[in-house]
Amino acid sequence: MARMIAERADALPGLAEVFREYGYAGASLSLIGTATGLGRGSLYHFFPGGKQEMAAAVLADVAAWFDASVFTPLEQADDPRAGIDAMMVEVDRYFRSGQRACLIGAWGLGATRDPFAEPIAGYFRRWIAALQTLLVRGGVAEDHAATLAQDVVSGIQGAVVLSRALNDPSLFRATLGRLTARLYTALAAA
Amino acid sequence: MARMIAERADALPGLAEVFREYGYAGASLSLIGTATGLGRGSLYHFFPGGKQEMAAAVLADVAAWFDASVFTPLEQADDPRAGIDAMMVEVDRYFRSGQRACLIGAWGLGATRDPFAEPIAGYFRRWIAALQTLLVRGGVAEDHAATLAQDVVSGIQGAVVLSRALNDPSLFRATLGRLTARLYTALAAA
DNA sequence: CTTGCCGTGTACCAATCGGTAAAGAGTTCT
DNA sequence: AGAACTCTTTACCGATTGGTACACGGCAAG
Repeated sequence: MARMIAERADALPGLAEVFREYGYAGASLSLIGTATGLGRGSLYHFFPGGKQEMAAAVLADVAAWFDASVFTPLEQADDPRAGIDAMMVEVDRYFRSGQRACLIGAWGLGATRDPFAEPIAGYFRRWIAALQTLLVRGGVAEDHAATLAQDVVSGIQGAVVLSRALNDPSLFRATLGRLTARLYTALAAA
Repeated sequence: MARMIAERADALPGLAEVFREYGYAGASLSLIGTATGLGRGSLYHFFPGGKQEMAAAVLADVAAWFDASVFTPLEQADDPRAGIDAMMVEVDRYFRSGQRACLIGAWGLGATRDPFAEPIAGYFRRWIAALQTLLVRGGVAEDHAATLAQDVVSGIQGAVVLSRALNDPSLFRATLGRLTARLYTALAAA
């Protein structure tokens, strides 16, 4: 019998890919099996809670990645401008210049939101808060920083939607550039 | 036998609701039947092409509504500012202050895009073009109008995602207000 | 060597999936 | 009245769905 001694974490990337592409309802166990290279047996061994537990694990994994690779560096950046640049680089890479959908944003739009409302909202709240923290530390007024951070996170989500719909990666990058410029001018004015 | 003498158009609102909420894959024929009040027989009488034809019809219906209620008025507005205000009012109402997802935007994010790539892209291109036309007519330079129009459409989509994820209608309205202000200042500078 | 656990493959389950077929009811013509 | 057309109901189809049961193989500890 072929054994690969897989562990739960190995399944997460493939799992995320399928969920992102086909949505929660569209991600059948056959698709999941193909994408992860795991049979039903292994899948239910790692995720006894079934599809819902797989989805929750993916959501937590994505959130953890953003926390470690984007949010925390953002809060701890020495130079606000460098922090912003680093965030934009990571965002452009993660979303493949807008050709890769935001799993969390997409799930927030439909019925899939209901079972995961709190993790989804938490992800966005955390992102906005991290960006606001950095702006305030750069001298921007609290309330201005709040709306600006909101605009930037919202702007990134919109750019994903529009760039994917129009199949135009350059649109995504250009939007990121404009959002960066807005953050820079706010910092310069402070 | 109970007869309601329905016609194809009567099914579209319910159809759109189900597709918007559950996505293409998640919208089962039972859900569709419940939402439209139509049995399988009637459904396949009006849409011989099955689910795919239903989806195409919904897409066309939404696009037609936007064309008539948003895009065309935008292009034909006497006063650019009044045109912008009217658009924002319609957008806020249509998206229920961000609590209702954008069916077209959501479908563009996943695998559902493939069969409908052209209508989806066309919808966004049309929206951007209409807004750009109005700005140019208001004296804004062609290229500045293009990026601004893109930012506004993208910003609206982002606001839908974020506002729904955070379950906060006021965030949607505030974002619309800020986008309006940006359009106003561009017009004032022209 | 044996015992026991972990991971895996396979067969199987009821339920639901999207879609079809055909007969019947209601309406509108001639 | 009778024909023709539109719409609806119902029963049904094979395929696939998410999920379960269980036996088998590899590995590690005793």
